[in-house]
Amino acid sequence: MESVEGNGTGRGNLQLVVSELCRVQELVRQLELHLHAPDASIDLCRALTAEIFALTDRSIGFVAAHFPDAPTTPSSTSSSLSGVSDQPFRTNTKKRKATARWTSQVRVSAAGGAEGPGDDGHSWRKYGQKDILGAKHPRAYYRCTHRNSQGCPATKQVQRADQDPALFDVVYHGQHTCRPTGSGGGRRPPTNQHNPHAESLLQSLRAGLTVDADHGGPNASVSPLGASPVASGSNGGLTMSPYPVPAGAYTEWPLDGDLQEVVSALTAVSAPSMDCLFEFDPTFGDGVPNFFM
DNA sequence: TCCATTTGACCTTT
DNA sequence: AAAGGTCAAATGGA
Repeated sequence: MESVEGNGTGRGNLQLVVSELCRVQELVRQLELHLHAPDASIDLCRALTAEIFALTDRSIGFVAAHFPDAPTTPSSTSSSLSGVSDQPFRTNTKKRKATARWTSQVRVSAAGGAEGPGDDGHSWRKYGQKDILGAKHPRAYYRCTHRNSQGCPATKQVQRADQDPALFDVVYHGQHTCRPTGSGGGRRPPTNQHNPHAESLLQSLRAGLTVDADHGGPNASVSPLGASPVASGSNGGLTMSPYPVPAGAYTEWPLDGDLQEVVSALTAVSAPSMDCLFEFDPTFGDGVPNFFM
C-alpha cells in the first residue's frame, strides 16, 4: 500500500477521485433533467443511478485505501469482498475471495421459466457445476468461448437465487480480450432505436465510462455485443441490476474491467428486443440507493 | 465429426 | 477437513 504524502501516484489518485466526483455530479445533473423530461425512461434513470453509485463507491474506496482513518459509509467499507456475505443473495461464505479478481456482480431475472439469465453480450461455454453449501440451487461455471482460440480469460458464475428462482446472480471474473465478431462470434443485437433520447444518454454515459477506464488500465473499450448461449430462447421480462464491486479490493481489482462489465450490462439491456430494466434490489446490498423501487 | 454439456474427481484455499 | 473452483472423460446433439 502506497502512501499519499510525498508520492506522485497518490496525488494522481486524488485527482482521479476529484474527476470522478465531478463526473458523478454531471450524472446527477443528467438524472435530474431526465426525471423531469416528459418521456422519462425509468430504465435510464436506473442506469444512471447505477453508474453514480459505482463511481461514488469507487471513489470512496480510493479514499478508504489512502486515508484509513477517514469516515466512510457502511455500504462502501463493509461491502468489500469480505463483506459479501452481508448480501442476502450470498448465503454461504466464500472461500477464495482473497485471490479472486471480481469484476462485477449482476442480478438477472429471466421471466418465462428461462433456464438462465439473458444475453449479456458474450458467448460462454459451461465448464462446471457445483452444489453450494447453504444454497438451494447449484452454481454454474462458464468461461469465454474464445478462451482457447484467443486466450480470453473471462469467466462467470451463474447461480439461481434462493428467494426467487426467477432471479440469477451472475458474477463476472476477468476481462474479455476476445473479439466476439470473429469465427466464434454470433449475432450482434441492434442498437437502441425505440428511444433515441435514452440511446444518446447511454452513449454519453458509456463515453464517460470509457474515459474513466483509461485511468485504470489498458482495456478501456466497451465490449461489443455478441451472442450468448445462456437462455437465448427467452429474454422476455429480463431485468438486471448492476452491482458495483466493493471498494475493498482496489489494490488488485481491475477497475476498468468492472466498468466494462457494467457498461456491457447497460448496453445488453438496452437492446430493443428485450423488455428489460435495471433494478436496484433493496436486499442486494445495504448501501444501494433505493430511489426507484 | 465437431462442439457443447454433464458430472465425478481432483486441486486450491481457508 | 471442508468448501469452492477447475479439469477432463463421457455423453449427446447438430
